[in-house]
Amino acid sequence: MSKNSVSNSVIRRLPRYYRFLGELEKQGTVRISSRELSEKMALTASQIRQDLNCFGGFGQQGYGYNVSELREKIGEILGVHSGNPIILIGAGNLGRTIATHMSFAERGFRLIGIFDIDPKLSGVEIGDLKVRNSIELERFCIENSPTAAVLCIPKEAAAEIAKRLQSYGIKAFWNFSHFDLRSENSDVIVENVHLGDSLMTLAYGLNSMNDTEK
Amino acid sequence: MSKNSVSNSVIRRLPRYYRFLGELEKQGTVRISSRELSEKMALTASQIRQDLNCFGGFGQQGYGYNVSELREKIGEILGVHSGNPIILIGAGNLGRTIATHMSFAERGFRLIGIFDIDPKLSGVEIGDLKVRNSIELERFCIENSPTAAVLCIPKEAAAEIAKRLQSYGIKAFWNFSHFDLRSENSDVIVENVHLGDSLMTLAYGLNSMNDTEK
DNA sequence: TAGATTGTTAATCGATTAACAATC
DNA sequence: TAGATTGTTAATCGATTAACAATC
Repeated sequence: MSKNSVSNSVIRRLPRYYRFLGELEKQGTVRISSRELSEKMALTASQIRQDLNCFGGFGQQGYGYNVSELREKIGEILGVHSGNPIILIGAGNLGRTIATHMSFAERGFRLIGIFDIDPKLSGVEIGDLKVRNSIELERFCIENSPTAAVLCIPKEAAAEIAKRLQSYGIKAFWNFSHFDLRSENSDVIVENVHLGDSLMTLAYGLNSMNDTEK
Repeated sequence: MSKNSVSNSVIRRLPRYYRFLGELEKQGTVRISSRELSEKMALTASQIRQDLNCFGGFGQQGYGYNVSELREKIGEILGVHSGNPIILIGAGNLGRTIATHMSFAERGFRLIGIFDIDPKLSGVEIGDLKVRNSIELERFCIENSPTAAVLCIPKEAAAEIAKRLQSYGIKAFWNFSHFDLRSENSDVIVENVHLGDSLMTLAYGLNSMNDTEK
């Protein structure tokens, strides 16, 4: 039944729409036209209408879109209320920050476990969870059936743990390790976050700006 | 003189090439053809050749590319050795993690200052830097001329601090705040990192996978 | 030289933008 | 009804892929 056909470019814009609509709603804006929204978001009205029409007609001719209704619909599409159980591997600096900083519950997930291979970290509290030792992973997965995992581990460990987690039923990876995780099977999805790449892109921009100046 | 014409899609792939070439070099691979590299990176050989040729002919017909030479060249293009002075605003959880975790020096930057509005954080050591109070920002910028800033602050503060920093000469922003910073003038560049958006994209993928299954 | 693989041009594909008829 | 703005089709633009002549 599903809209398998919606392009990735469109999907990746949905969270941004969701954010802007949230802001508008908070400010008390009731309705908005694609043109007005396009100005706020620095894109074209055409694109907004095209994007939204991938999922159905959310607007009304002559009126525009109802802000909170549209936000709700996009939230529905993204599945922000679906509460998929997710676990986090690697309770280092980055792992702890992600665990406490990311509002999983507002974004379609429920963080139910944090794991680390270092026994010294076992029992340490992060938010309302206690770090468990990675040895417990298999049993925990059998008992709690998480479907997603955040990887905050060194790149050397990524490939192996991803494979292991797949055998425990994990279907989605949010990968912060410095390694390009690839979804071999189509029943596993990967979102690689490469902060370093983002930073280097910024360096390029800054340097080429300087070059042009001269 | 500069290659202003190189498309953003190409630029965003450069750090990934750089990473893969680094791995290859580490493994002792001396030469690689676009076809071999394309298999490792899961893209087409055509694309690799097209991408690289935006910057000049780095290969040799009948041979391929010299791994470490190519890596060096791409590093040059990205400016990984350019050491642009950068400051970080917001020494909370996320700020501390970014400061310690990002290897700025390998990616074209030199982290020279960390700031927070909370006076209680002043003097706290992060890596080899001490947190300063945001009051000192202007003087610090005059004395040290940073050209870039990392924003690890709440979204409410982002617009204002970005404006202020621009008046102190900051040209590039790496923005982690939950706010879409926009570069009004073309002499300022922005790299918005929206981890929340990335996570929601993953939720969409996971949910639509479940939908299709049934 | 023969084989391999680049650099580069041409063809295809997909995504964005423009236009406009439908309709609230 | 008249004005506004969507939903949707068609046109344009850009990015990716294919093909092949140049050349190491």
